[in-house]
Amino acid sequence: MPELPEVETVRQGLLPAMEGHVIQQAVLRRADLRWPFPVNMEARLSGARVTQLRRRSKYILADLDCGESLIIHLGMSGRMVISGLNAPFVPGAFHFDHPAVEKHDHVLFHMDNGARVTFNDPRRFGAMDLCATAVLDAHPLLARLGPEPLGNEFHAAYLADQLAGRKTAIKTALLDQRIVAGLGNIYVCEALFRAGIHPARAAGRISASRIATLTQTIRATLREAIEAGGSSLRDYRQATGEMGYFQHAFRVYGREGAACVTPDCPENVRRIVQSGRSSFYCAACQR
DNA sequence: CTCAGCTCCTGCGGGC
DNA sequence: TGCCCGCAGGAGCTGA
Repeated sequence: MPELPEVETVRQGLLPAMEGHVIQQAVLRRADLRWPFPVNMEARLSGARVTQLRRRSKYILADLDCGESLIIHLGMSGRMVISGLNAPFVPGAFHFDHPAVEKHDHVLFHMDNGARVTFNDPRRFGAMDLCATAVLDAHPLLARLGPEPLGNEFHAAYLADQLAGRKTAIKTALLDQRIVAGLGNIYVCEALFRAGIHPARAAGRISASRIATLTQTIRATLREAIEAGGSSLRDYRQATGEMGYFQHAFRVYGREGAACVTPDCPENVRRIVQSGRSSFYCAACQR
């Protein structure tokens, strides 16, 4: 489900419920997601205060005052939903004022401000882990991530260096989290359309000036999507329950057969499959 | 090292 | 109505 803009939107939505607040009780309703939960996860989380809620790539990182950080990945279908924020907190009465626990609600965080944060993930491609904050950067899930696309380390010269000599399609290269972290299928398609680059073009055969344009379209697309609260496909919601609305701004993603949005362009949006994922593009506007 | 293909899992929508 | 198929916002693993 979520790419960088959706994860960032979820993080921002979770701030009032979690940052600075104590996890009164964490409840696991099954033993695993993609992998088994870390040992004693309920006990290690319960009573810990969230000092900071951060994001790295598509991961939400909750730094705890016990010296550990909770790593959360939403996979394809993961959601974090808040209920009961600012409701009176009654120890032992966590169910009060909250909706019934539903199928696929795998983890519950009962906060000291009365909020319940519910992690729901039908497909269970999501993951959670605990790691000492001091060595978080070395965690296997985080250690090999490339730079943040909205950060200073991501720029034209960096991207050109990473793509140089690569025969793989630019679409596939941009989905490689080691090159740039946080992009997914939607925003790669959208950024390539804006840059006028065909998704199947060999990554190593793009001119420096077009790579410079690409870095800018990646950043602009992500910024606009965050501003719009992410994209709501199917039943994706923000942590607050609101819908994102960037899906209305898609120029190619999910628009197979529809007219290209470029004025006077006679082409329709096409779909091809690259390494198992759909790519949407305009054959006239993207070369 | 690179790269394509497979895999995990559930749900939904379309065609018959 | 039911069944089967393809598809879905991710990404680790395998084997060529």
